[in-house]
Amino acid sequence: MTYHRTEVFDEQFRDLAKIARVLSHPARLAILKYLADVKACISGDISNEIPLSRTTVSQHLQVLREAGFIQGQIDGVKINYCLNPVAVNGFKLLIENYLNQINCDNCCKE
Amino acid sequence: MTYHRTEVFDEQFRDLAKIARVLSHPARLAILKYLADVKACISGDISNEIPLSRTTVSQHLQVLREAGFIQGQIDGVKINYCLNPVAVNGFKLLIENYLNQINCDNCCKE
DNA sequence: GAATTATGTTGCAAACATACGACATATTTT
DNA sequence: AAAATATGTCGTATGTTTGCAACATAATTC
Repeated sequence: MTYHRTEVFDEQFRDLAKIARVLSHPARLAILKYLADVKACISGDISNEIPLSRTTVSQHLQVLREAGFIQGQIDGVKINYCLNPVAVNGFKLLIENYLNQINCDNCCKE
Repeated sequence: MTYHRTEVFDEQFRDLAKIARVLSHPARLAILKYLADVKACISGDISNEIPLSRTTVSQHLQVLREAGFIQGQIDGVKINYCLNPVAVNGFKLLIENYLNQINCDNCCKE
């Protein structure tokens, strides 16, 4: 009996599931929205915008960073975080491509 | 110290996080795709299409059902599952609305 | 009405996610 | 070089998800 057997699924579904997992916490959605709103790439006192401890925010940033959603540039003691435009646009395409396949206008008409 | 404090976030982020959570497993993405492909609403031997045990598939169906993605109509012993067009289209709008806000073409140009 | 078929539910073990205090590191200021 | 500032990592407690066998339920067939 093995657990979490994601390897048995198509790559399309595995990749998209990973993206969805990253987006499945309100804190991470809020962080992405915040970074998109402040045009300038501002430092990690994102913690002040998010009602969680700095440690927890830092961990959410790590998840976003490892998935490629954001990038951080060191500037002295500070780190300027910002969205990764290329990655984000790629993810958006993947998501939209999948959602276009989930078209159910011709199904289940009662 | 409390855990999983999702209540501190905006409703937009909480709702979208829930949808993303449902979509964060390849089995559920595969099930939705399968239901979208077979135009006719076919019964729950979706298990044969998914390389997991019937029990596990049944639980993934439950997650999709409780979230509103799919609906099942009893037909004798069988249950005809199909996408819920209204709910799915609503979810798609929520997702697209959020993604449109995550626009980073003017940020982080090095 | 007993056997078969289709399906959901329960209980459990393993894995993973979440939250945060305490500690570590590295830069800047005094 | 000590203090202050910005940040990451570790350890730990708790909660959630995943996968499946075993059991339960309900309709159909024999």
